[in-house]
This record gives sequence, C-alpha cells and structure tokens, in this order.
Amino acid sequence: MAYHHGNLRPALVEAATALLEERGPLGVTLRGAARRAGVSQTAPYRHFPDKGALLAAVAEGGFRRLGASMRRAARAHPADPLRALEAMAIALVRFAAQHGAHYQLMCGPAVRGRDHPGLRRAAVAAWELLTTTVTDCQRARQIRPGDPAALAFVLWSLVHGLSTLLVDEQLPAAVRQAWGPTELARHATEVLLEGVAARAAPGTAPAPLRLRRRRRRPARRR
Amino acid sequence: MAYHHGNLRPALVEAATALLEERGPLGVTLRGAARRAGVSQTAPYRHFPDKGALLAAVAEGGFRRLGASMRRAARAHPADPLRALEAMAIALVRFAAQHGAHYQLMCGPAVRGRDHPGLRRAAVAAWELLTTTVTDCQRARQIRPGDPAALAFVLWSLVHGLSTLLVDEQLPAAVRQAWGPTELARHATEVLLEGVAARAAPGTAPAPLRLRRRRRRPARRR
DNA sequence: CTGCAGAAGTTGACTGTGTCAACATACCCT
DNA sequence: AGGGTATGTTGACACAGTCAACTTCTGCAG
Repeated sequence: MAYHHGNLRPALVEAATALLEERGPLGVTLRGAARRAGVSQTAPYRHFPDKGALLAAVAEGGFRRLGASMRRAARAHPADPLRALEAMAIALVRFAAQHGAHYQLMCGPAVRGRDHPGLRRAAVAAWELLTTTVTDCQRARQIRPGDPAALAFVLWSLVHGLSTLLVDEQLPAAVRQAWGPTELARHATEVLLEGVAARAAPGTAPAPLRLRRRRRRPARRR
Repeated sequence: MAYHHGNLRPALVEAATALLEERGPLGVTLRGAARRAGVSQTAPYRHFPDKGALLAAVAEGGFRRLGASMRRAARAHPADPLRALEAMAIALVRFAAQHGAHYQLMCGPAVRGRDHPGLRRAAVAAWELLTTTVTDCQRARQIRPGDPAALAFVLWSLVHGLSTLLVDEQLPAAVRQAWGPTELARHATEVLLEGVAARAAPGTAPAPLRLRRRRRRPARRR
C-alpha cells in the first residue's frame, strides 16, 4: 500500500455513494467514507473543504446519472416529442424509486446547490432537458402555446413531487401497493396532459380515468 | 425553579420547533432543545424514547397547522368545491414557503412516519382533506369522473413537488424571482385543471398561458 | 399524617462525528 | 540531487445521541 492513494477523490465519492445506498442519507459520514477508501479520517480534507462538498460531489454524480437516464429515454422517441417527454418523466420517477437515498440527497437540505457550482450545473442541465423538450412539443403542436418555462416547471413539480412521495413512502398504502413507479408516472403525465376539468362536450373527453394494476410487487427495502 | 419542570413535553416540542425555525432542520438537537427548555441533556428521555420521537412530535404539529390552514382556506368557498380545492393547494404551498424548515422536516428522511402513529394520522388527515374535496368537485361536475384517489394523488404530487422545489430553492432563478408562492400555486393548479395538451378545437382552448408578475418580492431568509 | 413507590430530572460517561493544527512522506520539476 | 508542494497521518477538541446510576419530588395507601 502506497502512502499516497493516488486516486483518492473519486474513491471517496464512490465510497460515500456506496454508504449512501447501503445506509441511507443519514448514514453517510466523512470518516466512514475515509475508512472505506482505506485512508485516515482527515485525508478527505485534502480533496474537499468539508463534508458538504463531498455530499455535493455525490449528488452531482446522481444528477449526471439521472440526466443520462432521461436522455436515453428521450432517444427512444426521436420523432415524437410528446412521447419523449413522457418517457423522460417516467425515467425520472423510476430513477428516484430505484435510487431513493440518492434522490433524497440530491434534493434534500444536506446540500445547498448554491454553494456548489458543479452540482448547480448538473441540476440545471436536467431541468433544461425538460424545458427544451416542452418547447419541441409546442413546435409540434402537441402542447399548447405559452411560456415553456411556465409549463415545464409544472411538469417538473409534478414528477418531482411524485418521486419524493414515493421515496418517502408518503403515498397512501393503497396507491403504493396497487401501482408501481412506472404506472404512476405515466398516469400522472397523462392526467397533466389532458387536464382534470370536466369537459362541456362529452365527446371530446379523454378516456375514463383508470390506472392499470401493476404486474409485480417489488420487494421493499429497509 | 422547581426541580420538576411540570410541563416538559410540550416545552421541549416548542423549543425544538423554535430551533427548527431559527437554524433549519440540521440545527435541531436534543441537547439544544433541552438547554432551551432550561433542563439537562437527558431530561428529554423521560418523555421521548429518542431524538426521532421528538422530531416526529414537531412534525406532527406542523401537519396539524398545515391541516388547519387548508381547512380555513376551504371554508372561504363553501359553495364552490373547485375554488376550495384551489385555495387548499395555495394554502399548502404558502405554508411550505413560509415554514420551509418545518416542511422539510415533515417530509424529509429524518422522521419515518411509519414509526410514529400520531404523525402518520396527521399526515393522512391532510391527504384526506384533498381527496374528499376532489370527490366533492366530481359530484359538482367540476372535475371529470374517475377514481378520486388516482386524481388526488396527482394534485398532491403537484403541490408537494412545487413546495419542495420552492423550499429547496431549486426552481430556476428566473421563475423564483418573477413569481411568488401564491402565483405559482394558482398557476400550477390551473394548468392541471385545463391540461397541457394542444386542443383540436381552438375555440375551446383555455386562456393563453400566462402568469401575472408578483407585486412584491419578499425578503430571502438565510 | 406518614412513608414509600415510582415519575421526573441530574450527573457522568461512552462512542462517534466534523474539523483543526502540527507533523510526515512521496512525487515532480529544475 | 534537492527542495517545494501536494497528499496523508496523528492527536486533539467540541459537540452530538444515548445509557447507567443516582437524586428529588409527588401522589397515594395505610
């Protein structure tokens, strides 16, 4: 073992990420990450000014992975921006459901994005993915005209809210057990698309509001 | 000063709440609350099994206040369930914006509702407020028919997501500075109501998507 | 009125955490 | 070859949550 680790910074981020996934947001500790990287308690301070900076790096990695997921989902529908938008929304909710602790860290109070430009950039990039796709939909006349930011932030709020409710297990048990993240996300975007108001002309009303039951019930993790 | 405080439990909840509002969710500490209540470090253990239980009590108080706000808002529109629903949504977002730290605690990972029946009840009560009002709207033919829970959870996701984005300062600066919580909430519910899809018949399309600028810019708190 | 059992509060200690100051070592460039 | 600097280490401090053992008060049975 060399005195110098040689690659400590990424190793610490990786260790902290592992800790995050194993023990949740409160289980991430500077000393723990250092131990896991086989290095002494204060070694991290050569690479991060404080614990928050390490957490920010972890969160930034999460945003990058999230952005990649969303981009991949959108690429599956190159000719149909609306489908692409839906796919991105679903990808986000699935990401949150799958990496709950990571999502909590990314959005929680532990990291103030303001103080970490890299994190800020990664988060903004994800946001802009949504906004530009909304603009594409407007150009394709699939979404009504208007300030795209004013529309995108509603969609963003919706999927983000759904994600946090899922992660924090705050949805009613009946809802949570009946449908999986994918169904919930698809349903939510469809509702947002068609609106919730009762229509005067019943002929133009959307299909009756109904969710398909999920096929499998995934194991709950502690 | 009596040896016995006489009223410690509520005093501790109050002290922790004050700490929460002054120093944020990470600034709440068992010892700090005890100090503030003029009592020794371990006195809280006579009333709460651990720190989480104290936090849960604080969060429960938050849910109760939130519920009261929403009920008050709804009462202003006894004859119009849809307006009542909108008022409740606005009340929730305003509550979150005004008591950011409290909202974070209520929804964050620090308290697992599962372990605290009282907290669980208070949260469910707020949720049911929304659901029943959705049902009222359906009865009044203001909202399209369908499983009310499947509609309510979308609305819930939307306002909750908007609230957390506001609290965590994750909305784009342009959005955040141009509009206040009330305008954002009103806008979001209107968009959800009318939907986002481009309508085939332009005559029935809703008013052009536009937000009114806010009148005053409230001071930002650290 | 008198005790006394138990509720309510205190002291002291243990472990674990974030962080700092002072010191040690290895790498790199001249 | 040698010094400067980036990188790690040791030791220490304050503060956090929590436990065990002790003290004080309160209410109630006799």
